[in-house]
Amino acid sequence: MITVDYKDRTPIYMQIIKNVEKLIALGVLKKDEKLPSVRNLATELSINPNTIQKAYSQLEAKGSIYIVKGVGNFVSQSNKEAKDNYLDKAYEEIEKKLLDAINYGLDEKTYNKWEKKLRSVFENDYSKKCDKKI
Amino acid sequence: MITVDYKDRTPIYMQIIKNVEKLIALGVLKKDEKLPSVRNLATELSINPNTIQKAYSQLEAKGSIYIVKGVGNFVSQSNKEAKDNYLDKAYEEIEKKLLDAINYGLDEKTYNKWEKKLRSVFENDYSKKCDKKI
Amino acid sequence: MITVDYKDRTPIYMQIIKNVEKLIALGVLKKDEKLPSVRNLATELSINPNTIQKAYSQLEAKGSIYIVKGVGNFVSQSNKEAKDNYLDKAYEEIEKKLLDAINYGLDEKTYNKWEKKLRSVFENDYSKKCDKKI
Amino acid sequence: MITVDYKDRTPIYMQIIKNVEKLIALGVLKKDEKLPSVRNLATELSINPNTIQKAYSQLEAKGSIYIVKGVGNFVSQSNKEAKDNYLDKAYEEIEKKLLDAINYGLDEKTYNKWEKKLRSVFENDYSKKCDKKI
DNA sequence: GTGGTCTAGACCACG
DNA sequence: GTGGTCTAGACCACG
Repeated sequence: MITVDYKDRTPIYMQIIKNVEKLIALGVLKKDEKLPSVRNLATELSINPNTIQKAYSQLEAKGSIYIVKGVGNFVSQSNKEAKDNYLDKAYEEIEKKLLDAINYGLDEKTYNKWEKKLRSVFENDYSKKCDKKI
Repeated sequence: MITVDYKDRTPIYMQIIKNVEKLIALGVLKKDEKLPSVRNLATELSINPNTIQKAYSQLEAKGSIYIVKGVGNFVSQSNKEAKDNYLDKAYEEIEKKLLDAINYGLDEKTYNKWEKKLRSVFENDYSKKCDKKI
Repeated sequence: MITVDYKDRTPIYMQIIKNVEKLIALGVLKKDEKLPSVRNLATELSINPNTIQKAYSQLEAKGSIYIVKGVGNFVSQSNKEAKDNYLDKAYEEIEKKLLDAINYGLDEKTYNKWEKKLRSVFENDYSKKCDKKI
Repeated sequence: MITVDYKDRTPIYMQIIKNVEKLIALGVLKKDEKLPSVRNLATELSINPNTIQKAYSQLEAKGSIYIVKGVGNFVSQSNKEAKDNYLDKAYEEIEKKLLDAINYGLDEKTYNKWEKKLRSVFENDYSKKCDKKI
């Protein structure tokens, strides 16, 4: 379930953080469910335990998981909390990009085009998702 | 005109690249205009000349400027090219974020809200910009 | 009566020690009263018996309980002893925090404010306690 | 200036964190002043660089310092901010201890005694501090 | 078995 | 030279 991509330039511990957050948001990992242990995940991914440790302790600092020493690591957010959290952050980033683009001279005509394109991208991709579920 | 923010985590050479690209897109730096020399900019910003060198050579690789050895560094893009370039990239990033959000479970109702919010953000910010010009 | 909180970072055996000491200080557990057996408490709390064993043997080392092998664990302190003991320790900790704060630059004006705030906190909370008893 | 005590059971990285925070609160380290580099401090204290790294990155997460990659670590809080921060935290801890003591049966007579004792402790220790400064 | 801390040492990007 | 990431491997407390 948790994977790392060595070709990706983002640090391994960061990839693991994002991966776990995604699994929680998608409901694959549920509240109070146990995550793989530091050692198990380390051997499974052929990664040093310290790297997993770093990822897990940062996830704890962010409030996504809670750690019980000597017992294990557990999901602390509900699926919904994690999802809302992620989507809020995503929206903020998009808004920031938009403001930046306005600064660079984005005009009304171009913005209208963007809006249309994004709408059609959403509808295409979203309907595909829904089809899968049905 | 060109500034760097040490507290920003993005590398200084990257900040300079973005800064120059922005100045070109905004028309502050025009086609074939001379950029400050590596040495001058380095002393002006109290930065290692190697860092400026790195920024300029990557700008050349990207096609934003051309370097004439022993003479200087010059803008190679027109205002319009640079702007279109930037806006295309910005759109791509927004679309990528959107697709990512759909993956995380963005639903239609939320997307409609986003569209509205972005529209109002655009209109507010855009009108401010226009007022300034008049 | 005795409970443990897994999300609390303090070790479970320590939580049990504090819990027992509190019950003695409050007079819920009286002198020479029998404590739950290691096995019973372990199954009741779904905890490893070794953990309970550790807590009990440390309570014995502190003089709070006495252990009669093959018979059971018994409270050795009177309510008053345990209470005085606890309060002395609490005072020591507060004094230590105060000295530390002075080291960090606590001035007279701020200390006066603290004294007042603590007094009002005490009076509020204390009167609530008394009301309950009546 | 920064020291570690091996006999102390608190982790080394934590000791360093507290130490740095204290030096900032006391005004020994001023805003935007450079801290010793990871490597220098490591060799000076005969400690592994990773341990210093951990301390520094947690100090950054707390907002006490800011890190400029490839340049160094710098104080981000003013003396006053750090001091107020510390004193607020100290007061909270004292109040918590007090509420706890009330729960354990602290009565009015004993609290009056505590207040007096703390007052005299403060006055003794505080005047010593002031004498030193004069 | 589980997480937490630490050492020794390497390589990287940035300046 | 500076911080950031990572490996290999050790020892600890807790359960």
